[in-house]
Amino acid sequence: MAEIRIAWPDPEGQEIVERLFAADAALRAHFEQVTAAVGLTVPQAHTLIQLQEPQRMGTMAGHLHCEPSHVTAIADSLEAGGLLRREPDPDDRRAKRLVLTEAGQELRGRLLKLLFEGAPIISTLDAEQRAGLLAMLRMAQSGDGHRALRRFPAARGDDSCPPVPS
Amino acid sequence: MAEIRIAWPDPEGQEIVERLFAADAALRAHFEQVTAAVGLTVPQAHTLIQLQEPQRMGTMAGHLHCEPSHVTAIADSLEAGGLLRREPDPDDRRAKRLVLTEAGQELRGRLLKLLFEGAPIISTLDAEQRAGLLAMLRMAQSGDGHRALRRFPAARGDDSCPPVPS
DNA sequence: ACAACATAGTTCAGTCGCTGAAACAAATCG
DNA sequence: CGATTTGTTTCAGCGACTGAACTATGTTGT
Repeated sequence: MAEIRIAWPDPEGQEIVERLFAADAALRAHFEQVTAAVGLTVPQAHTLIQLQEPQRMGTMAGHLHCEPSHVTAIADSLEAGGLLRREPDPDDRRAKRLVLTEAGQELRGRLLKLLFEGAPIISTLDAEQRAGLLAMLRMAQSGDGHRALRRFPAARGDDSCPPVPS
Repeated sequence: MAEIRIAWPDPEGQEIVERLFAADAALRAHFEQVTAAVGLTVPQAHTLIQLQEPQRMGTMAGHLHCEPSHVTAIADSLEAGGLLRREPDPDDRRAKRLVLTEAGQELRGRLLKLLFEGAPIISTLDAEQRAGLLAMLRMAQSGDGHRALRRFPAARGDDSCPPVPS
């Protein structure tokens, strides 16, 4: 994510946005680094992490905020790498559940360990600061958790204007 | 960004990471919404926002954390849309400066206004909460600002392992 | 002054993550 | 039982982005 450095009507709001973006960029970079270090791409790693317990592919698509067809592709690669297998869902013969193999569980554990060690933001705060940050984030997010994660909400009609060539 | 929901060694750290990712997802969704509403793609909008003052293209690549060749493409589209023009840099005849046109300035203003209105996290906090959140983020980020924004740092050698098929 | 090298931007081929439509199988509903 | 929905797969294609090759201009060392 690019830096946001602009003339803002509200300097404090501006700094919060900047720092939230920066915090995210740091988390993302850490995630990418760890992920690459164990030989996974970012979406592969996300999928692996979700698989503490077997998941149906559609459910996984929900967790990853992507289309089911994309889950098919990710699962293909992880299955080819021997990290998970597809097994039929006992309750619905159309559905398949993704299940970690031994190797998958082992790698998932290693991934989580690396992910937590040296995670930015968290590792630079002491216990009290972390508690404070957490309280703030809880307040800021109370009530809009699911709304916050929806992607590509429809544009507001009255603000629309013709697109620029891409 | 996908949800992070895992068995973590540290529940508090886990929640902080989750909430930071969620905060980012919300900011990103808001940015995408506003951006689409004015007819821009996300990278186009980032570029426009950076252009409060004329910028050399290489500098812009730095701000956007991408390769210079990508700035060329973005600038092409914005120039075709009449939002900016390339002018020669007075100090270096190899370089070009990106300068907003009248239309570009107008749209940039509209973008900033929409971006700030209804921005998640910020708009749900009162003044005191915002100050508190800001203080926490400042603490968390003191000293690692530039490190945090580096992309794709080299993988640590001793943690590496063979990649999974992509 | 001039060769050698560094730097700014462009062009182009190609990768990656992801979407959307079509197709098939299995479940559910009238 | 037929009609419709749902879970997954396949495939074509898009947008963001990289990396290498190229041109043109600046810089440096002898």
